[in-house]
Amino acid sequence: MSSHLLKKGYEPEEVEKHWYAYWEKEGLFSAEDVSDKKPFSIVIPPPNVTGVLHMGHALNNTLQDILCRYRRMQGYNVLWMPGTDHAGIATQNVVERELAKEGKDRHSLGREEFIERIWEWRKEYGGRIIKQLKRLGASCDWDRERFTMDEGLSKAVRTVFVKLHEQGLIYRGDYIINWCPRCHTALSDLEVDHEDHNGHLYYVRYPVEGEEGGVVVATTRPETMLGDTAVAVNPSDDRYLGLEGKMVILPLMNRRIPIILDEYVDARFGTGALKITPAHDPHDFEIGERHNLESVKVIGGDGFMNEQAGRFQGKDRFECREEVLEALREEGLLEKTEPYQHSVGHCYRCRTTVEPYLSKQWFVKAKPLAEKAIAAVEAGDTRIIPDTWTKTYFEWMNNIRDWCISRQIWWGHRIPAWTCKDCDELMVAMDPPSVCSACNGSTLVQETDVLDTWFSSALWPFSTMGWPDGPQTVKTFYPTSVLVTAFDILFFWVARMMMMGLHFMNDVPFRDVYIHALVRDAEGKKMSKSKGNVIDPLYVIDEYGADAFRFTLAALAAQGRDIKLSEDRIEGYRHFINKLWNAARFSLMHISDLEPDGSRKDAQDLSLADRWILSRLNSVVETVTTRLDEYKFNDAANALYQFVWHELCDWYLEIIKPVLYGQSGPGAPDQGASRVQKPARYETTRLVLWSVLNRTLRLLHPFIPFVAEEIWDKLPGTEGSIMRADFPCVAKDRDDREAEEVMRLLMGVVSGIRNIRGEMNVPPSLFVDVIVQCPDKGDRDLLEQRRDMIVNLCRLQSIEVTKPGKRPALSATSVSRNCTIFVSLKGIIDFELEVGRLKKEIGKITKELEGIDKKLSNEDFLQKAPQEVVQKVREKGENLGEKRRKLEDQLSAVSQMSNG
RNA sequence: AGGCACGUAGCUCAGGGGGAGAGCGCUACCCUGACACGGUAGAAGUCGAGAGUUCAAAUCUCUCCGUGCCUACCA
Repeated sequence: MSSHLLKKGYEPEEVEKHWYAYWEKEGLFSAEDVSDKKPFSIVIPPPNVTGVLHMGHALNNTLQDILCRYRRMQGYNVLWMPGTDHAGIATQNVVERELAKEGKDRHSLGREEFIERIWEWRKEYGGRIIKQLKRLGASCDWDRERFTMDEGLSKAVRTVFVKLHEQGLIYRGDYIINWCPRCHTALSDLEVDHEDHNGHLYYVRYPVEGEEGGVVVATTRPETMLGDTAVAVNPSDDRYLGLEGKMVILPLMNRRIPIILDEYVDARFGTGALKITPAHDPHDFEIGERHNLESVKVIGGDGFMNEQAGRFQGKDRFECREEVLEALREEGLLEKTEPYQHSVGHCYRCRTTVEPYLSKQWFVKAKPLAEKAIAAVEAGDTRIIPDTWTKTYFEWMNNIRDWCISRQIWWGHRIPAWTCKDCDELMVAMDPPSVCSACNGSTLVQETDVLDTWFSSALWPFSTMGWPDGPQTVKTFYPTSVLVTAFDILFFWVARMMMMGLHFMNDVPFRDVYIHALVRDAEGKKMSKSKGNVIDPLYVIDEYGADAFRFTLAALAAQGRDIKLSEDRIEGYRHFINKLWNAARFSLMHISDLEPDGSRKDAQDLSLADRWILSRLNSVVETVTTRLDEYKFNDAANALYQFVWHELCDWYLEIIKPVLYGQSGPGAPDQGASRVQKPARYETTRLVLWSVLNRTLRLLHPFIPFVAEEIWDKLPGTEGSIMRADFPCVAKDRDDREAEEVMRLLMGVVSGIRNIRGEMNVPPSLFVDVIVQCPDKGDRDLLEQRRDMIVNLCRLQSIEVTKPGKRPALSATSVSRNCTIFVSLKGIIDFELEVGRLKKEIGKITKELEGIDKKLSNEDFLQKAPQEVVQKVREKGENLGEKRRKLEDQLSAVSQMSNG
C-alpha cells in the first residue's frame, strides 16, 4: 500500500549520497557563460588545501548554498565558483612536518623537489575539503573548480604584479618587517597576533663621555642593545639639556654612539631616554632614517645572535637576553627591574614570537588603491551587510599601511623579478628575460621570494573567471552578486579584493558583502586551523544528517552575533526534519495516486481549513522571500519551522484527517478507511494538501535540499529535480483574512476545551460533552458548521451550540472571545481543582487588566497615542473584562456546588 | 588606549517603542492508524544596574558593572 512509500523514520545517509550524485550527473549546478537569464554569482571563499571542514566553513557554505539554490529556483543563471587556496605558509608547514617525520627537511630536498613534494601532497589530500563541501550539499559548479596555483591564476598573478610594478605601486626596499624565525619569512602586519605578556622593564645605565653618571634608558628587550646606534631624548626635556651631540659608550659592546633629539620620545615614559636600535624596532628604524643612523643587525633570521653581537654570537635571542642582563649586573649598569605588561607579536601560523627585522622586501603601495575602495563603498557600489562593519572597513582603509607581499618561503607564486649578475639591474616581467635590459648580460637570477598567499586571493573574483584571457565568463558574472564571509578576513581578503578589483576591472568585485557570524569554540574562542581547536562538522553530518545541520546553521545565523553551537540544538532541528518527513509520509498515503492537473477548478470548493492553510502558506512565502533577500536566514528558517510544524502539522493535517479517512469522527464505527464512503470534499482536500506540500518543499529546498528532493521525488505530479522547479510566489488571491479570523475563533475554542481537559486531568480515552454558548448568531453558525472539526480535535462525545442561557451543572468553563464553553464533567469533576483553575485564570486576566486600566485612565495616552493603538487597547480591555466576568460567575457557581 | 558587539526562562539563543518568544531541559496525562525524533496541557524571566527621552522603553540616549572580540601602540 501507499503507506510504504516512505520509511517510518528519515534516514539521511543513503538519500544524501543518492541525490548529490544525481544533481552532479544531471549538471544541475552548471552555470552558463552565455544565457538569457539574469546572472547571479558568488565566488567561494577558497578554503585552504590543507583545510578540513570546520564549523566556519560549514556555516559559510551553507549560507552560500541557500542563496544559490534560492536564486536558481527563481530563474537566475547561477554561478557558484569553487576552488581552493594554496595557503603558502600553512601548506609548507604541513609538508615540512611530514618531512620531519622522515628525518628530512626542505633544505635537504632542495627547492624544486620540495615544491614537487607539495604538489604530490595536494594531489593526495587537496580534494579532501571539496569532498566535505559536497557532503554538506554545496551546489558549486565543480567543473570550474580553481586552485590559486593553477596556470591560469598564476598568469593573473604575474600580470597584476607586473602592471602594479610598472605603475609604481609595487616597490622593493629595506624596511622593518615582522619576521617569523621559525617559518623563516616575513609576515604582513595582519599575520601577526598580539598577545599580552608579563615581561619586565629594565633600566640600563649608559655611560656618557665626559659626563658623570651617564644616562639611563628603559627597555623590555635588553638583547637588542647590542645593536643600538643612538640614544634619543625629547628636545623639550629639561633633564637632558645640553646632552645633544654628546657620545655615550654602549655597554658590553664599547661602541661610541650619539645622543640625539627626537620628538617621538615620550618624556613621561621610563626615564625619557630611549635607546635606538634601527635594525630591530620599527620606530627606531624611522628615527634612524630621520637621523641617518647606522643600522646594526644583531639577531639573525633564525632567531640566534649573529656575528655583530660580539661575544653573544650564536646564542638564542631569549637566552641572550638573560646573559646580557647578567653581564650588565656584573658591571653594575642594571639600575632596576620593574614588572611590565606589554603585548608581544606572534606568528599566526606557528605562534613563534615575531621579530621586528630589517630586510629587503616587496611592498604594495596601498593608499592609492584604498582610496578607490573607500569611494566605492561610500557611493554604495558595494554594500556591506550588516552595516555595522562598514565603519570598521573605513577605519582600516583610512589607516592602511603598505602591504608587505614578499615571503621567504618556497610554496607560492614566485615573484617575477630577475637581477642581472653583471650589473645588478632589476627586471620585472611576465616571462623570464633572456638578457639584461641594461647591459645585455645573460646571467639573470630570479628573485627567490614568493608572494603572500593573499596576493593571489585578492584577484580571486576575476582570476577564477579566466582573466586576463577568456573574457566571456567575466562579462557575464563580474561583478559578483554577493560575497559571503566571516569578518575575520575582512581585511585580509575582502578589502584587498576591493582594491584589486577596482584597480584592474574598474568595477567592484561584488555588489553585496554579507558578513556572517563566527562560530566559536566552547570557550568562545575563535576556531582556527592553526590553533587546532576545531570541531569536525563531518561528525555532525554523520550523526544528524546534512539537512538538520544546515537548517540549524541557518536558524542560528542571526546577523551580528557569534554562534556557539550546541549539539542539543542540532538534535532539535533533526526532529524537525523527521517531522516534515512524517508529514510527507502521511500525506503520500493519501495522495500518491493523485493526478493533479494544475488547474484551480476546485477553488469554490475550498473548506475553511483549506482556505486558511493556503492563506498561511502565502504569508510564509512572503516572509521567506523577503527575509532571504535581506540575508536574514534565521528569520526565513524560523518562519518555515513555525509553519510546517505548528500550522501544517498541528492543525491542518489534524483537521483533514476525518476527510481523508472517510470518517466523521472517533465516534463513528471503525470499518476500515477504504470501505467507508469518502466525503464530498475528499478530492479537493487531496488537491490542497498536494499543493501545500508541493510549495512547502520548494520553499524548504534551499535550506534542506536532500530531504526536500527525496519527498519531491515521491510526490505525484512532479517531474525532474526540485532544483528545476520554480521558487513559490505569493498568490494574492489566496490571501484570506476572513478564513484566518474564523480559524482564530475555532482554534480558541479548541484550545479552551483542551485546556480544561488537561488541567482537569480528563483522560484522553474519555469522550466528553460540550456546550458552547454565544450571543452572536454569526458565531453560532460558524461553530455549528465546523462542529465536526471541534469534535475531532477535542475528542468530544457531542457538542451543542446555543444562545446564552442556563449554566449547565457539573461542568468546567472556558471563555473564548464572547463564547462561553462548558465542558461537562459529570462524575469526574473535582470542584477544588476547578476552583483553583478558575482562580489562576482570573488572576492572569486581572493582572493584564490592571495594566490596561492604567493606560486607559492616562489622559496623555488617550490624547497622544495613535487612535488605532488606543482603540486596540480599549477592545482588549473590554474583551478581558467580559471574560473575567464570565469566569467569576462560574467560580461562584462552582464554589457553591463544592460547598453544598 | 581606541572601536565594535553582547548581557532576555535552568542551558543555548531569537526578537527589538504599544500583547515577553524559540529550541533543549522540566512537570502532568497520553504509544489516538504520519511521527514517542510524537501529542495535549502546564510551570518558569521585575529582558545586567541606574538615570534620561516618550503618553508608552526589554526595545532609543547616557552612565556604570560584567563578558567577548577587533584595531593600534607601549622604551
